[in-house]
Amino acid sequence: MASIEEEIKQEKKFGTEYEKAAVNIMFTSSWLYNINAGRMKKHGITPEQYNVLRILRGSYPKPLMLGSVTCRMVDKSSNATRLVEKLRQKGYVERELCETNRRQVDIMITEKGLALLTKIDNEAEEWINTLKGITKAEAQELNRILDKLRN
Amino acid sequence: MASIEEEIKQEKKFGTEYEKAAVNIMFTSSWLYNINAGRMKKHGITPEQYNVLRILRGSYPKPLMLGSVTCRMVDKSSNATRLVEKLRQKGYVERELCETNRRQVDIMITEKGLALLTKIDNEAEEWINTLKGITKAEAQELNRILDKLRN
DNA sequence: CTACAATAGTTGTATATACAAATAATGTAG
DNA sequence: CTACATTATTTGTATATACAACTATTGTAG
Repeated sequence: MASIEEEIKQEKKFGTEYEKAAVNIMFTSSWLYNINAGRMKKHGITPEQYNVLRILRGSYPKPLMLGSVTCRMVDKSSNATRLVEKLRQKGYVERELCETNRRQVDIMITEKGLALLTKIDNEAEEWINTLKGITKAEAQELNRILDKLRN
Repeated sequence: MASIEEEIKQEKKFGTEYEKAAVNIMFTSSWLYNINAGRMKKHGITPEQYNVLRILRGSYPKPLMLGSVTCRMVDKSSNATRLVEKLRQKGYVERELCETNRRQVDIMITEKGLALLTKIDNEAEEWINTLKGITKAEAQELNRILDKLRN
């Protein structure tokens, strides 16, 4: 029986499922972030700083300018200047003014930074296991749907 | 369609589908958050403050103690004391020391707060459309997989 | 060449998160 | 009743986000 009341009710239910998904993504993100933060904390860095180090390892031994670091970050509006400064103080990255274009600053991960990443990666087993509550096929489906959601 | 690899300009492939999913969830969460923040900003509040107002509307006209607000929040470690204080200064909530238990503080949304939520809800069409890049079935599947991931 | 726009990065301010310590009121064991 | 634990909230400090304003350098139109 497809009464208009049911149609509207169903329409409302559609909306609910979508809003539920939005909240679910943000809630799960916060959950993942906190697990990750715990992993990093032992080593005195934050997930944001870890993200920057991963980006720099990706281009190693070529340095990256600050702007390139920013546009590769998960949270783009984060302030790369200050994150990089924190990492520099700990000796994990080096900053160098670019000679051909004095506006830009080249950033490169140090040996110490690479060693830290290796250490964290070697401890990643528990983290991977956390994610294995779903099957590989489900992970793929999840990636497909999230990519589609963002258009 | 911008895949997660393209969004963060990742040169090297993700280690596993699982790690890709974790980054994808966090990236999509940040994307959703920013859209939401734009919606709220016109009204001078943040998504976190909006979340608190929604929680308080849920129990209206019964007040909630601060601890109950905290445990209903998406980000539990956020500081309800300070968020509520911001909302109080804008006249959207009222604080009252509980007479039977002087340790606890009862919070209630005001008429002005309820009016603000109504206004924001009436503008939600664009937000809902943003989410409708996926089908209802995909939204359901997304919710199922995310719930399973968190066990 | 000069004026102006564009680019690259830095800094300031408000907000929020993460976590620990402090305060204050209440409950409870001896 | 006193000492101590528990509960409820507040406060302090470090980090990060959001966004705008600012400095400095480079590119370019006239």
